[in-house]
Amino acid sequence: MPFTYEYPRPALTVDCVVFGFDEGDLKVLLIERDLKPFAGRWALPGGFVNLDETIDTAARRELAEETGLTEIYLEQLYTFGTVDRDPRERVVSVAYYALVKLEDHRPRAATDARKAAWFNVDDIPSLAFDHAEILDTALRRLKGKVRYEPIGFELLPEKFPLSQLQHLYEVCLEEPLDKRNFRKKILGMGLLTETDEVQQDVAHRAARLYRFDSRRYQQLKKRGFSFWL
Amino acid sequence: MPFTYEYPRPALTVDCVVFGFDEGDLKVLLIERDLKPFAGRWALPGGFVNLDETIDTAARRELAEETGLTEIYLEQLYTFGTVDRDPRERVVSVAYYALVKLEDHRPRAATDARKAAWFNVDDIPSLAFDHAEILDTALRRLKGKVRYEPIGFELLPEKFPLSQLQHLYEVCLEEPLDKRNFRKKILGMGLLTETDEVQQDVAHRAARLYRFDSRRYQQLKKRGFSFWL
DNA sequence: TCAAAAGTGTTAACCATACACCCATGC
DNA sequence: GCATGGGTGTATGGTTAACACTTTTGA
Repeated sequence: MPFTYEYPRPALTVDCVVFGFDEGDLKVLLIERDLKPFAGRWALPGGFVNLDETIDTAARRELAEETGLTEIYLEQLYTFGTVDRDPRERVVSVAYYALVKLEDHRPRAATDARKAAWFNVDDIPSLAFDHAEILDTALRRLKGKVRYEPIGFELLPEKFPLSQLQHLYEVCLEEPLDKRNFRKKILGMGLLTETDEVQQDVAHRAARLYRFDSRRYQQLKKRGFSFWL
Repeated sequence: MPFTYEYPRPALTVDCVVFGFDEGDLKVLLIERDLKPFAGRWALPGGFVNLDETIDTAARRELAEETGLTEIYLEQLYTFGTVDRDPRERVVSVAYYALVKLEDHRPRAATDARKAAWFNVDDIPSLAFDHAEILDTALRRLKGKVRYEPIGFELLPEKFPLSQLQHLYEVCLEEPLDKRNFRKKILGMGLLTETDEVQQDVAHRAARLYRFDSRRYQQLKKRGFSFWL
């Protein structure tokens, strides 16, 4: 069932950089390739774009197929199109990055048909294709964007202690933050609502859990508020 | 000379949003289509990506071919891939935005083979395809990015008075700026070098001209400086 | 001499930073 | 009772925002 065109066309794929946050470490979900080029190497989940789906849809579909992840934060990152990024033929890839609440998705990764695993972002194996460059671009984007958009919450569970949020920001901003100043600033924005729950099973005083109020963020944004950390 | 593939492939194009700044107005360069879909409508310059060129190269080539512009600031914007953005068939387009010093390129536009013209960004005609959406995305990106990267200078001539720079920022930030505070801040960064020239042919006191020192910016950036306005 | 824009400093409010101790809990 | 992190306030310095008049030049 061949398809013929008057001019040659590059193949079009999507690749996804899936970030998670766990115990103070930023992690990325990788998949071990079983097919020909770079077989056995780790790679970003991804695949070909079908003609009857948008590229966003293709990214979500591939993620669901290869990692079981659905209903997650997903955003287009950049399109990679150097001539020989794929040794077989010309392939242009639209890269996405995704943020997942690791708590909800921990077991899935290792037990799937395709071998998938979480890697700490500063301990990444050699990757297939130009995926190291894609990952690098995604990391820079994430680290830049957490400052001015409240996307960090996508990496935390529904309810979280402030210290966890602070750790996340310390990793992203690559600098230690003062506990009191951090609390003042983040609580002062009025985007977090206190729950009546506290941490469970910790060997010290349990911290109060908070929830991000995205309704409220939308309201404030309309009124000219801008998130900044 | 047909090309055949096992699976169907979308066509891949680039489209460019070219910004210029003139007499206090932000402008965009558009081209009148002569070919079939949307013939006679205004559109962004762009075209198909060849197999032997990167997408960046394709964008520069199309710009040169259709508008004569070369050696300009060009950056990838976003990739647009909804299923029926082109009525003929599936076409995915990687959009770029470009910043040009309008002074240098004024005459070219109207005299070329293809009809090209500069339009004020808030007086844009009905555009072909989804080019209105692309333009909108580019505008948001530009307005966001001028705050934290010194790209505004790409829109001004080599030597410019501070008032012109201020007008540019007023348009991009969509708010009036205080003249004294603006000068203090921008001069305080140490990125502008005073020339010994002044405006010519103005019907009032001529303003001193400044030049952006991008060498110095690169140095400062390495030392942790970050541009902010 | 008038019009039009250039150029120039000070003050007050606000915001960001630095900093240290007591508290609650589980072991 | 001790180790571990949770939780809290103040003082200071720096940054930003508001604000008006004089100067230069060409018409």
